[in-house]
Amino acid sequence: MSRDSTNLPRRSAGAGAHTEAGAAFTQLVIELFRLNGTMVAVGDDMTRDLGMTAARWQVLGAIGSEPKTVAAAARQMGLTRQNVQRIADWLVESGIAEFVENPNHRRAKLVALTKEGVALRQQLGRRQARWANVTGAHIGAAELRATTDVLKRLKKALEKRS
Amino acid sequence: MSRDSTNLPRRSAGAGAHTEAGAAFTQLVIELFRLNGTMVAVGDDMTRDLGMTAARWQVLGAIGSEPKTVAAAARQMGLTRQNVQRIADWLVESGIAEFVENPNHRRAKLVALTKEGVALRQQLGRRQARWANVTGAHIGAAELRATTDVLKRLKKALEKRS
DNA sequence: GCCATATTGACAAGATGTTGTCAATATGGC
DNA sequence: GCCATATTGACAACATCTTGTCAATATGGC
Repeated sequence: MSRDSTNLPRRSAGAGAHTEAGAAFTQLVIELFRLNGTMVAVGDDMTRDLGMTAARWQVLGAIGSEPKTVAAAARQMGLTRQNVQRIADWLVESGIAEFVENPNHRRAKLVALTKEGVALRQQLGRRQARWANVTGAHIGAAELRATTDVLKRLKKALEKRS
Repeated sequence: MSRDSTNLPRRSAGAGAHTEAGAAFTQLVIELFRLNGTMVAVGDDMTRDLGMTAARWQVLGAIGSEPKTVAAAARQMGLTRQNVQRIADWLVESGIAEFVENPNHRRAKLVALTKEGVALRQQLGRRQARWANVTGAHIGAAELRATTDVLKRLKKALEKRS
C-alpha cells in the first residue's frame, strides 16, 4: 500500500486532485447513473405491453400496499407531489385506481386500487419477482445486501451535507 | 442457514414470491432510485450558482476530455442524441463551448470547450474533487470499489436479458 | 375556540427529455 | 467508382417533470 492510499482527503491534494476514495466515489457515481438509466429502461420494457411505464408502476406499488393521498405517496418515493398527481390522475382515468373519501381530510382524497388495479398489480408483481429472482441469483444475496447498505450510507452522507 | 436460502429461483416459489436474492435485489433497486435522485439534486446544487445543471455538467465533462461530435458524446453517456444536441446548443449559446470543423465529417462538427469553458470545467472539477474526497472518505475506497463492481455486473446482466 | 402555520390539490407555465422523420454525409462491400 | 446501408444534425411533435402560485383545509400552540 503506497503512502498515498489513505482514505482521508489531504490538504496536499492539489486543485482537482482525487484521493483514492475520492476517485472510487467518482467511479461509483458514474456507474450509478448508467445503471439507473438501464433500470428505468428495463422497467419500461417490462410494463409496456400493459400500457404502463416504470414511473406509473412505482406509483401503483406505493398505493397498492394501502390507499394514500397523492402527497403521502410522493413523500414516500421522494418524487414531487405534482408529478405523482399527474400519474395518479392517469391511473384513475384508466380505471386502475380511484379516488375515495378520506376520513381525515375533506379535500385530500385517498388513491386506492380498483379491482382492475389489484389484478394489474398482481401481474406486475409476478413479473417483477421472476425478474428479481433471476437477476439477483447472478450476484448473490450477500453481495446485494452489502451494496444496498453502501448506497444507503451514501445517501445519508449526501443529505447531511445540504 | 435455512433450506430456503438458496440463491437459485425455484419453481416452487409461488406467484409473486421472492427468493432471498430476489428480495435483496429488489431492495437494491429501490435504494438505487432514491440515491440517483439525491445525486442529481446534489449535482444541481453544486452547479446552480454557475448557471449549470447536473445534465449540462455531464456534457461539459464529456467534451472536456477531448472535442467530439454530439452523437459521440451521447453514445458515451448513454443519453439520446437529440437531448445532448439541445444541451450542446445551450453550451455554445452561453459561450462555454463552440462548434469547430471536423476533419472527418463535413456536417458533424465537433463540440469543443472555449477558453471560458475550460475555466468553468476546472472550477467544477475542483468542487467535484473536494466533494468526492470528503464523501468517499466516509465509506472507504475498498467498499466503494466493491459497490461499483456489483453495479457494473448488474448492468451487464440486465443488458443481456434484453 | 382562535389564530398562525403547514399541508394539500388544482392549475399554469416552462424546462427537460423522447420519439419520429428527413436530407446530407460517410462507410464498406463489390 | 458505384451503391446499399448507417450515421449525423435539424426539425417538429409530444410526453414527462419541475416550479411557482393559489385557495381550501388541517394542525398545533395558546
